[in-house]
Amino acid sequence: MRRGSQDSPDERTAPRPQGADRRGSRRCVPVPVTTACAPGRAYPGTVARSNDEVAALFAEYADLISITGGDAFKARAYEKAARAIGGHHAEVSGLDAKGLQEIPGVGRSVAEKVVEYFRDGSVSAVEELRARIPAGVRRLTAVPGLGPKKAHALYEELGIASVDELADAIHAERLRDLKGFGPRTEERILHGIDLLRSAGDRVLIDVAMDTAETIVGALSGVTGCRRCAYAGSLRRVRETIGDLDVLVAAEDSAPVMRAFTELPYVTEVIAHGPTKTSVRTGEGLAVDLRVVRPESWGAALQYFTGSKAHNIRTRELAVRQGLKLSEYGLFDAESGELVVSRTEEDVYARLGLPWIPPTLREDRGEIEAGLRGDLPVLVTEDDIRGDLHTHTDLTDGLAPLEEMVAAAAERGYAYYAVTDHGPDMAMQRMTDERMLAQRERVRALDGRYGRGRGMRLLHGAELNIAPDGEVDWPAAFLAGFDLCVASVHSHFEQDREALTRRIVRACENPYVHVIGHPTTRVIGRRPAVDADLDAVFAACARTGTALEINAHPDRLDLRDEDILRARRHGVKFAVDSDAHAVPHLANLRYGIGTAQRGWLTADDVINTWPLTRLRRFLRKRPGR
DNA sequence: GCCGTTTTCGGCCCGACTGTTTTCAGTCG
Repeated sequence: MRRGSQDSPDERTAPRPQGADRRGSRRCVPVPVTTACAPGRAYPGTVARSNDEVAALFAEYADLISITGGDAFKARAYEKAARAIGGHHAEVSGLDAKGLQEIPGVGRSVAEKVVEYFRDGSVSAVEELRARIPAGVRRLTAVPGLGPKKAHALYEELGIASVDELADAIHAERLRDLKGFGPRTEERILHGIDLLRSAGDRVLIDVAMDTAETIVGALSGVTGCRRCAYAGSLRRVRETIGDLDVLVAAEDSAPVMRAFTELPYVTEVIAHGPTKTSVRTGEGLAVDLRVVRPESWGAALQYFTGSKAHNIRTRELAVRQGLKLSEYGLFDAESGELVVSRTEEDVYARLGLPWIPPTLREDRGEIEAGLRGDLPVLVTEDDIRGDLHTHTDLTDGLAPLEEMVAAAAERGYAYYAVTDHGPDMAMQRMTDERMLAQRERVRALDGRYGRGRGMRLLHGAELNIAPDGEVDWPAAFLAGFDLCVASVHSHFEQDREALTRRIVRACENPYVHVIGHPTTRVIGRRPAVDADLDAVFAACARTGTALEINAHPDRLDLRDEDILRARRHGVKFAVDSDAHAVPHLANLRYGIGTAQRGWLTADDVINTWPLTRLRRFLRKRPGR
């Protein structure tokens, strides 16, 4: 059995707790959290759960300990505590020190710091390290190839405290005399800086969604607010979000605008007028609020949802019919008289179109399909009957089997697969015995949860696809699983031919049913592997192997464009959470949005199928 | 700093790769 360089559970397997990147935040370009917070109020500038605030704080503390050369095990303990708190199902703000210490990985010292944080708004130990290390130094560790030691050396020796200063120093050849830095390192760092900068100022979708839902919730309660919704790229469920567009229908905009600028997490008001106000949150996310009259709601929502390309097409359609479409309504071009504007359905209908789901509005054929009357009936979260890729604390998950299963049952699933890592992920210490013992527990729990206690449990594994395409166990052992997901976790730099052969070979394994996170990209941090995806898609179609749409906001892998291509090969898909903790199960919504952007119907997605049909699919046999 | 005992301190997911420090530290997955 091969052993290769492995994907870190810190980073990969436990896709970090929402809001708690170990690099500091959930921006594509990580920025450290440096603000403190007054007692009894939300962490300024953020709208995260209290767990996420605390997780981000401890992740930062762990980084600062590493950078200052502190005890590595202490740093690891805080990283672990950050993950544990981020993935904990209950809000930590409501727990006392005793309750906190019941969370695995949280001891007396961490519990005291959590209490201190909610009492004083800051933690003195963290503040002391912040005072010693500028925020920019921590940000240096976000550059691939730069860890805490090198970042600290750069700061101590050359006073470098930001990514820009680092780039300048390299160009000025100031790193040349530094011990441990050679020309290859310089090259590597410059490349890493490019990667960081190319991600731009966009945030991951879950960060944007948390903020948007909080703002919509707050503004909906303001007197005179008739309707409130988010629009823009978030409504279209794009994988990253540049800024938020929030729309309100009201007769009088003043109270809503005032409430908006006074929201606790708004740190800067960029523009303030009667129809449009722009602000920035403490996370650096720009939010535009537009207030329109209630009768313009539909036209405004259509206009601000976009995309730009989709809007151009709809306006062209209007022009050809002697109409003019704007955010205020659909008007007669000659008389200027309003034709329709109240709902999106009205607007689309007058243009000769059915209502087009926002996830399709990218000018990728949706206008033509609408005109023909054959828009797809998109898969929705309600169609999902089960999750087929999840972890427990047997490997790198945070919650025990029983908790994950109970949480899945709460979601109303008809079936649920437990897929912990196989032994090739060496650090997981998986053995045949441990896996078989888990199977016994899964069998014992089967049918004891869910509606009418009818939720069925599938025992599976997430296998590692080795560089040669082999997986963790021989056929005889694999045959005992109900379902196997197989994923690439290492050797990302193989050439195109080798990578393609590797994944195709995994597809040809009769016991591999789903290819997990097929491109292994991590948004803003790691590019997709260089495989011939069309060859992979063809192999999936030929062998009856499903492609995963991994719903974790860091991954969203496959991407929408790839899904569109794969679909043409006749591939089936599995939309999975890859949950490593109870809260991660809810990430499925982002996978569904991505599937919709790939034009998928429920029939394309195997985990919408009844269990009997799913089981038929899983009876993939050699030579098929 | 946490945890689990070996009940009072020792071990803590592991291995590969890279560049440069010629013997290994740092970083990553």
